Amino acid sequence: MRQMESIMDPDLDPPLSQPFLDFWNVLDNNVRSIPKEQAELWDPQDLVLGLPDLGDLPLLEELEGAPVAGLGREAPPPDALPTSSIVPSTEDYPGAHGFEVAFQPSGTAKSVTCTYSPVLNKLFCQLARSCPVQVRVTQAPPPGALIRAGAVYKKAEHVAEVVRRCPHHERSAEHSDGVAPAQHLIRVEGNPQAQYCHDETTKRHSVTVPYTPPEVGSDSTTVLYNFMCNSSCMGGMNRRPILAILTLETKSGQLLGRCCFEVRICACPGRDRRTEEENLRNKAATAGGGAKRALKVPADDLPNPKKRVPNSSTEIFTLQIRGRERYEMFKKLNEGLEALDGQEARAEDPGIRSPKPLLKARRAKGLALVSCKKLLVKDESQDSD
Amino acid sequence: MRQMESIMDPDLDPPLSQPFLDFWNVLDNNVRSIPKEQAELWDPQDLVLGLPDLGDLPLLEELEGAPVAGLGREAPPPDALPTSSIVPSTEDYPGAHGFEVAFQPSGTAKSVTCTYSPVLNKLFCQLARSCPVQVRVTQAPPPGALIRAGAVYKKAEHVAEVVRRCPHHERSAEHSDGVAPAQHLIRVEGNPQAQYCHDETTKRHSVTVPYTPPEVGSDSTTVLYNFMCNSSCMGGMNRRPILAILTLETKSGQLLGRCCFEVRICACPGRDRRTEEENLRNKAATAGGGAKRALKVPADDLPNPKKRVPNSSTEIFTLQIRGRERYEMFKKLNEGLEALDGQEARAEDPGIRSPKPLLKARRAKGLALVSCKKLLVKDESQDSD
DNA sequence: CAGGCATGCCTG
DNA sequence: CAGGCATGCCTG
Ligand SMILES: [Zn+2]
Ligand SMILES: [Zn+2]
Repeated sequence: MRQMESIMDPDLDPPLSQPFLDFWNVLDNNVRSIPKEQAELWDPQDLVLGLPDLGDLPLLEELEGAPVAGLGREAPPPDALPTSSIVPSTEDYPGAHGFEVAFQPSGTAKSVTCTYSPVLNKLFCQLARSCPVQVRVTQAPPPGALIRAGAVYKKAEHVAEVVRRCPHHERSAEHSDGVAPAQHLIRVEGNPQAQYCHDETTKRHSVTVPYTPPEVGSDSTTVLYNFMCNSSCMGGMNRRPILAILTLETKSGQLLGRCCFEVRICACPGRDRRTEEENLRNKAATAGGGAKRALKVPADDLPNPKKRVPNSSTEIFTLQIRGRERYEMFKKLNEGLEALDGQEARAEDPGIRSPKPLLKARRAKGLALVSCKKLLVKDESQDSD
Repeated sequence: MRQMESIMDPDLDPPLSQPFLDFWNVLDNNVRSIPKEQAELWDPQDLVLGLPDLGDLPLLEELEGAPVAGLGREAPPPDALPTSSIVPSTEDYPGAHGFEVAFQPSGTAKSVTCTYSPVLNKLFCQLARSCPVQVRVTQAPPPGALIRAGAVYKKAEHVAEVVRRCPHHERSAEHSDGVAPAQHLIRVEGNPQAQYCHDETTKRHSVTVPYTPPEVGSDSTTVLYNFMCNSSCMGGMNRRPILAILTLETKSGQLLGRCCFEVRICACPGRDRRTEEENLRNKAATAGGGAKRALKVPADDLPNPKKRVPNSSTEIFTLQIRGRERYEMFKKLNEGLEALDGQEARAEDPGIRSPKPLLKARRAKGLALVSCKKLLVKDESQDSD
């Protein structure tokens, strides 16, 4: 905490706050770019035909689902899907232990309240619900290390504005936990050692917890975060996307690792994730392939069990006909043919038109790796303890 | 203003606040009921066939549209569409001058920002936009008379809650006029004599303006109101409908007339009015007629120029066909018939399929009278000036 | 300004 | 929980 206090003291030497400025600096974050492996997963060739064979796309069930010890909720298995992996270079960081750190939001595809999209590097969650983030290090950080979480607006027009709760939720007593300041968007759930920080200079909010090593038998530490407004909250985020920034830092405030992912807090994380991944696929198809129309392909790797690849002989098509008389004629013809269908079907096979079970596409694991940029850590302040 | 002060003083004689309690009492308001004349306008017989002949419904153009002197905006012509007419009985009200008073929200059908629906007795308007209300009396009220406006929640579950602005809009500087208290939903626009009141007991807000006689040549006085939140505002009205209550009272606070109408403050008053009137018609059709399905009939008395009474020989109908092959067959047949249509049309009359001008249905004026209940005025306090 | 989307919420 | 509505806002 000494680090936070020194930063909050405006009389102190400016260089001391450098690590904290690094925390908030998102100009070098690369969460927007999709690495090559990802782009290949979403090969537009799969999409341009309208009824793509999705057999080569990874199923979320394959990528996620192993329970995390001690949490009782689904989460990615160890080593799967590291969202980010930060390796401070030993040249830049004389105090480095030569370790790596990775942060992994672990909302599962099945969860209604919290689901993480690797393709989008984006967490979709509901207001005030638990969002587990796994922290994994290759070696123990120095004692007193902290995990810090904060948020910034993603769009350049809004980065300068502090992300805070909307006036309604700030005032409302509904979710007050007696500890977290009412203005803070991000809270830590169930950890009495959480410290809420308010930067005097930037006015930005963040919350820290001490780093603790994983439980025996686990290779990661989980921190539960809560986001206390919807992304749409009027007078607050007001539909502007945000990035969550997570860092591991020494007790004196030197950054050891840092990662960002986009967060959308909304009423229907599943629906919205599905929509956004669909949009991404369509964009990719339009940009890369050649089909100009916006495709509405079923996203079968997403948890919408209703979406089926249609059978072109039972699928329903819509014909528009001008004039009532003509319409009635067509209608009668169609009804006649339907009646014939019915006779034939009953005669041959009563199950002929029941929907076929959805094919479960299989493929070798294609891990959705999103790497973060190497940290630029100024060596101004040495750990003074 | 003396009356307001006495009400705000908790030490005063309780009976003095009786007129004010009457102001807020909505238990006896009858804005929900549609009078018989109205119900007949919406005869369900017109709707059950799916393509109703709407020729007997009044066009809004007939009911509204005459400009009000000095306001430069459309408004109902004098004597048309009095929303409410309050006639205090001389038995109940010894001080009565034997006059009547009527309040008439005059948002026109054409206005995007403010439109009043007589059938619904409901004003649809946009946040912070001008909502003219006409006040008409048959004789001059006593000097010092006030026009008061306040709001209550319409639903029984919420009537007890004070209607106020949401935290966001209350805090925002955007619409502050330097006079109206930031918490007040209802403001008076452009009248320096407006007084904002905050009842100490009920905590309810209201705003008054002195009654002024109509300009020469006019038979009504117009007050411009602004509503400073959307009905949907989170932490405020939160999608709960409200009633505006307007009264004319003596300077000592005795009620001379009172009326209510529902108000919806929203982004698209025209759209929402259309939707709600359509719902009402459907409900009427279902309840009265016999057709069980919810009808989506065009509301041709509403300001949607796109909606036309369809011509059944040029209207487009939709047929759903199972199976691609069959669909293609029907499609080809239909295209063939369309091609024949084209040949015939070009040979005979090039204008044959251009949309016909909308028939202007004519009917005798059926005034949408919504009467308010007779006032129950306690004669506790005489005008003390 | 109309069409359509975005996004919270209600209902079965 | 999915479908569908409600309702602000963006875009042409
Ligand atoms: Zn909020
Ligand atoms: Zn508001």
